[in-house]
Order: sequence, then structure tokens, then C-alpha cells
Amino acid sequence: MRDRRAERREATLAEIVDAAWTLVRREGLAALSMRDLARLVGMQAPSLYSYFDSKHAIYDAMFAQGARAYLDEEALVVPTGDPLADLQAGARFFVEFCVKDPARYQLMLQRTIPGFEPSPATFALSIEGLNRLEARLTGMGITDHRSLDLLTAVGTGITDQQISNDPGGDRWISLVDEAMEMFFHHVTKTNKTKQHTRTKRCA
Amino acid sequence: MRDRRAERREATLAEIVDAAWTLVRREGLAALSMRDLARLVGMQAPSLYSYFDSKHAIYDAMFAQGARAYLDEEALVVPTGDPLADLQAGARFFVEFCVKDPARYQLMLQRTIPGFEPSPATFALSIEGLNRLEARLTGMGITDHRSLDLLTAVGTGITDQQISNDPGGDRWISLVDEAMEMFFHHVTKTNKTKQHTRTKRCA
DNA sequence: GTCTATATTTGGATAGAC
DNA sequence: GTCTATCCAAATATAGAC
Repeated sequence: MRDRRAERREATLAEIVDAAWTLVRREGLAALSMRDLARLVGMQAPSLYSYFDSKHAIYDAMFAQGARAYLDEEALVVPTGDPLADLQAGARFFVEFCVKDPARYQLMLQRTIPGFEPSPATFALSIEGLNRLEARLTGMGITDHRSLDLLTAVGTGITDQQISNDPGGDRWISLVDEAMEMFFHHVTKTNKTKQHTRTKRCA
Repeated sequence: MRDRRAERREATLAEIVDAAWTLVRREGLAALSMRDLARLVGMQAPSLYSYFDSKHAIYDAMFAQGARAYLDEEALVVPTGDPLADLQAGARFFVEFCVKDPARYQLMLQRTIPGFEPSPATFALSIEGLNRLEARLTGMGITDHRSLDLLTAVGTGITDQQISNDPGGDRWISLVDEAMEMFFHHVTKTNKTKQHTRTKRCA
């Protein structure tokens, strides 16, 4: 039998988290306050503590929601078998996912809230995202960790510059495909070097 | 004749800014408070207002000091004439400059202080840094803005990942030389493509 | 220039009635 | 579960004496 009370509670929890996102997108991630949040959902501030133990607990719920959204949307990017094209599609997805919600990016990847870190359960969700990226690369024959680190650096670098220096524009987004071409040629060339075939390419 | 009063004032201004750096490095950039700062220099909080109009004015002085430090230290990186080696040396300098003081990096490049932006005079100093980078690239024959944007993305991406995910280590720092090799080969190859010589390389 | 005292705002969080 | 009332802490900034 349906538990109507539990359903109601879940709905209110979700409503509070949604309102929190609305606030931080409007005012900045650090500007979230329990009073403002309560007002936005039609409560008094103390009532929020019936749903969340603290403000950090709300940040944690937001983080978890963001991580789930990433996993859900990432799953829609299906590989074609063309390594470079797949790399580009994956990078475009990542950068666009981050850029379209800078507050979420700040919460999940930049960690600027003093004293906040995600709970173990929530953090596990974000680790899963990195694992999937690693799996995609492995599918392309890229297996060394240095290449993975280089790729994440390029991805976050483009994202950061886009958000910081051209918000709303596409100055760095438009470089994603080119950047992935650069990265792909680099890692494939390096592999061939290791197999001692690079200098034989033109032979 | 020396103005001993002005000298004394300058010394106190510098002392306050230095103490502010000490605080933000210890507690985080956003945690700077006038009370703590005053205590560290042996004053009461209101006395600081004889030297700075507001907390933002202190941030501005810190920003300006950071920008001057960058310009001074950047000037010590002298080109050798070898484009790739110079690119690598410049990138190593940039990443190390940022990584060795994350609070400064956050103030100058990430802009996470709500409501703070540098004054026009201070901002001009940071623009000068970008101009010098552009000049260095021009000296290597790299003149298009897309390449400059790609380079800044790679540089800040490596820096961000290093600070966020391996503080105190060198997991991403150790990728700088390789990343610059990747970038350099990409931009030189692209140039050759534009000159329609790429497909003739093996002929 | 520095101090004491204080205004003012803002925030997270709790107690206890209903 | 929600409210009112309140606590407690921290912060920026100002007024005015010395």
C-alpha cells in the first residue's frame, strides 16, 4: 500500500532542493541562507530542520542530485565506434553540462563552500562519473592514467575559462572539438612511439 | 627631504596586506575578517579603516600585489629561442606560480569573493600579464587568438586540477611539459595545414 | 591614529507551544 | 510539522573620545 505520508515528505524534500538551486543560481552558491530558502518554499526557517539537519545537508542533497543528473545525461551519449568523434562528443557533453549551470559546477567540481564536503554516499556518485570516463577511454585504447589526467585538465580548463571569462558566450566551447583532436593525435602518436613504429610511418 | 610620516604609513599599509595574505592562506580566501586581521597586526578592527576604506579595498591591494609579483617573476623567464622549450618553461612558471599560492590563484583568477572585482588600475595590471603572454606567443609565430585561448585553457586546467585534486603533490604539474609538446605540435601542424603542406610531409 | 563602544545586519540553529 | 520566540555568534562599519 502506498505510504502517502512518506510520498508527501519526499515531495517536500525535493521542493526544498529545487528551491535551493533556484536561490544559488540567482544569488551565488555561497549566498544560500536558510531564511531565504524557507521563504521561497513558504515556510519559516526552523521548519527546514524537520527535513534537513543542517545547511551542509542541503548542499549534500544538491550535490547528489547534480551527480545523478550527470550520470543520467552521460548515459545518453552513445559511442559510435569512431574514437575521435566519440571523444569530441563526450567532451562537448561534459563542457556543456558544466557551463549551463555554473553554480552546480562550483558546488561539484570547485568546492568553494568552506567546511563542506560531500558525504561518502554522495561522493561515491561522483566517483562513478569518473569511472565511466575511464571506461570510455579504455574503449578507445587509451589506458594510461597520465592521458586521463591530461584529458580532465583540458576539459576543466576549457570549462573554467568559458565560465570565468566569457559567461553566456561560446569562445572556449567552440574550441572543444579542436582540443580533442589535439589530445587524440597526441595520445595515439605517443602510443605508436612506445611501439617503436612512429618513425616507420613514412617508410 | 624624506617624509617620515608617509614612510611610516606605507610600511603599515604593507604590513596589513602581508598579514591579510597570512590569514587567507591559513583560513581560506573568504575567511578574511577585519577583526582577525586587526588582531594579527596588533590593532583594533576600527583602526584598519584609517588605512583602507573597506574590506574590498584590502582585497584590491592584495590583488594588485599579486599581479605585480606575477609581472616581476614572469620577467625572469628569459626566452632561449627554442619555441617549444620556451613554451614549456613559460607554462611551468605559470602553473607553479599559481599552485604555490592557491589563495592568490583564487583571488586573481577564480573570483569567488561575492561582490568583489578589482579596481580599474588593478585590473590593468592583470591585463598586462595577458599581453605579455600574447607577445611571447607572437615571438614563436603563434598569432591567432584561438591558439592563445586554447593555451590558457590548458594552463588553467592543469593548475585547477592540481590544486583541487592533488594539493601539495605534482600529479598534474608533471604533465606540463607533455601538454606543451602536445599544444606546440598541434599549432605548428595547423599552421602547416593552412599552408597546404601537411599532406606533402612524407612525399 | 588609535581606542572603546556600539549600531546594524545577518546568519545557523534550538526550545517549546500548538 | 509548523510555528513564534529566541539564542548565539560573527561580521562590517561608524561615532566620538583621547
